[in-house]
Amino acid sequence: MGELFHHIASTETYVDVILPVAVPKPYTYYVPEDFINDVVVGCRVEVSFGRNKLYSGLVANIHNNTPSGHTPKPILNIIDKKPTINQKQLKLWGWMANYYGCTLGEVMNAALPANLKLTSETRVYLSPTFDENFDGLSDDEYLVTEALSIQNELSIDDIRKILNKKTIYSVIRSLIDLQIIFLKEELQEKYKPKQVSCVDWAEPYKSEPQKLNKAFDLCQKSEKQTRALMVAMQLLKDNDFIQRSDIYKKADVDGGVLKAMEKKGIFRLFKQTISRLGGYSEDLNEAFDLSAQQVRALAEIETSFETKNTVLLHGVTGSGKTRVYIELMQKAIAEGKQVLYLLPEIALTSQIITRLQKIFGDEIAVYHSRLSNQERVEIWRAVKEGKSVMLGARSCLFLPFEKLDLIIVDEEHDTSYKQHDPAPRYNARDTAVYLGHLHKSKVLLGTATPSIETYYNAKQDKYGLVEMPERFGGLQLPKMVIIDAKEDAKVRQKHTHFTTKLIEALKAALERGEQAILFQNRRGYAPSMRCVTCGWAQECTQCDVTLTYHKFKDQLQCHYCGYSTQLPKTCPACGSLELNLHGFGTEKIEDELKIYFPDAKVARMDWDTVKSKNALATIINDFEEKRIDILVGTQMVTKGLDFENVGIVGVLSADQILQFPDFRSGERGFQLITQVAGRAGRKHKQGTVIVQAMNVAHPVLAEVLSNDFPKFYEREISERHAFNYPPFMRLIKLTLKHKKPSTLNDAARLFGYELQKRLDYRIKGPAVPYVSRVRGQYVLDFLIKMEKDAKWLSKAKRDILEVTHLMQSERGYSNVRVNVDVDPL
DNA sequence: AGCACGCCGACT
DNA sequence: GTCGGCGTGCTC
Repeated sequence: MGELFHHIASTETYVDVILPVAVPKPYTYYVPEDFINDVVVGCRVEVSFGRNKLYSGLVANIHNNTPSGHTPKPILNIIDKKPTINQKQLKLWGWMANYYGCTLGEVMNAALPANLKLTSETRVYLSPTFDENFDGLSDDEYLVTEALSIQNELSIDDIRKILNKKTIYSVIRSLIDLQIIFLKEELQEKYKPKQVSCVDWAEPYKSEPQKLNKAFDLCQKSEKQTRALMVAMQLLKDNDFIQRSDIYKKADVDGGVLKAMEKKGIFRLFKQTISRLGGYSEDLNEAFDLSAQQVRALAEIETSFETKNTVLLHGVTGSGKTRVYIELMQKAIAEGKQVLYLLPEIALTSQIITRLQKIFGDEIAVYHSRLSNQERVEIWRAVKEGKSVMLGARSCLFLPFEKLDLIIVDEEHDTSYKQHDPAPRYNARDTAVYLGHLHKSKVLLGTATPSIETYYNAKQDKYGLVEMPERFGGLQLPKMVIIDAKEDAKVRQKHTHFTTKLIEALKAALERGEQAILFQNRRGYAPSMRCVTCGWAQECTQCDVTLTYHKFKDQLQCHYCGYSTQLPKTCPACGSLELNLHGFGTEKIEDELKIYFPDAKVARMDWDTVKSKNALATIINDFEEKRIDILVGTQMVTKGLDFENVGIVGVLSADQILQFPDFRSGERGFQLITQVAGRAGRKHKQGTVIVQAMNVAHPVLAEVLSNDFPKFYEREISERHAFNYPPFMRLIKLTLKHKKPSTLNDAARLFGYELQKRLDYRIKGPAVPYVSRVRGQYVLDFLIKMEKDAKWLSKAKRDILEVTHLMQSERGYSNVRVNVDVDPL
């Protein structure tokens, strides 16, 4: 083991350690003799940083270059025997930090599950499963365990005092592995596999069903048992086992009946572990043959993969792209390889998981933001051990894949693949392409509405392109109608957000027993409440926006920071009693619907109704089982929902999307309207889509109407070309923040001046953004528009760093924060 | 991100 | 006089 290092043991060995703090680069520590044989790149080490803080850092590099200018501290301990992070992950981190202009520490914070990041703040608890068995523990382990059985909670510092030692992380690690203790983060939600009670035939009925009439004889005297038997026969025909609750429901019997039948040797009752996210379900129609289109697409994708690493699968909504993914996934798994399937976060709660779990069963694991810390670590380990399929949102990119063969990025165009807020501000779709390159695996980007960037890459032959222009099963795309809301407003007497046509269509659909989805891209009741007399509107105390009225809570709320306040009775500016609501959000639509359709069951799906844990799943389920007639929602209703009985989809205001002052508003509008339209009329019937707009002449509307993506693309790409936007140029958005507007302005002027000296006309700004103050901080934006080659990118980032330091070293400006966002959306 | 140091105004 | 506010700089 150690022989390898003997020849360099005479010189000092150093490690560069990534720390989970916002420092610009890894820090160098020396490796004491004792650890030299055990330290490996990717393992976590315990180090002291600053006055008296201890952190678990990650070894990025091992070398013997003595740092100049300071004496390195020693690493205090090695936490892992085996590296936590493999070489490819480290490479990915490096690429992300470099490309997206952030620190390795920031990437590490995003990448590692909380439970793999120990800091001295962590509190330690005794596991409830610990059975007071102290056998086989080391002295240190014994002391900690004993202390915990008296106190129940210890800080890392307490433990340090108890053991009278400085380095204790290895003791903690081993106690966690022994499942004697757990850390504070694990307290919030302890992972327990979910179990359901199940029923199956006992022998001999299991293998010899013809003997079942004997079972009927045994139950002859009991009506309930006979009923249970009949239901079981029906259900067990198609399933290996069934849930007890299904029998309770369908046969109207209780547990006692089944117990009695178990005694008679008819049933076998047992517990089955199932995934929390569904998994167990009755029918399975993946057995259907592939359509001709799917067969062709599959063949084209595979051919394309021979020469291209990345392929775009452009298939209309309902064309059956998922089925194509599944075929590819199965092939990869059959070869013993791993597959990563990325989805936008919100689509993860929906039906796709259930569908994939039905097919892949235990081979699939799901990783998303609502998992507990312990579950995350569980999945992390599973991936390391070669779990075949990982399904999840963008953070899945960070899992420790060993033999990744295929990456699927579903809904490739979705903007939630881009992380905005804390660095790293990465785009998971683009990062996936790089991850694919690292693993020499294939990347499939799938969508009904490709992003301009991706389609351009395909057109340029950088990516392969496979088209699926028809819906599965010969179903027609929904019929789309655009209604001139301005014209309609002239003829109708009442003020409402519904045109006569939309109301009529909804009415007809409800009468036919169909369901409807209404899309309004704004939540709350009304975006602002304004005084009729003087025009005053309540603004947020922290942000530069007017507050949105939420009727349900009878409050005004800020959508940027969450600040809320009661609405005033009179105008504070002029005392007028007349306060009017302006604009409309999902809440108001829901309210108005209740007036038009008092008997219809209306539900709302937006951030406000979905934030609690199971709310989204409940709404989806209720809609699926027709307990909801009309579903009103924001963007959320456009993502990955498959319902079979939707007769009408309504877009209440196309203008709000298309009129947005951003060069991507056309693209966004095309995607949003096409996607929401795709929710209409699946299964057997053609659905109808009604789009209301004031400006019916907008070209995107015509292109959506005729489902003419190529036309839309050609028009859009020539505009992008004319105005020097992506994909022809690369954008970097810089955001400067400070709590004093004057300081911010002065600092920004200096910043802009210095940056322009270096990058010339490529700098636009400083500009006051749409929301110029957020959470008490004033904001100014710069936009860098530059040539696409890597040379310029690295020069720009060097310049940004330099100018940032220059500005921050100026007196008074050191608190001005600079956020870098490469490829902003 | 913490944490200490140091420079200012507001107090027992 | 000192207490404590916060702006500034450093951490291998």
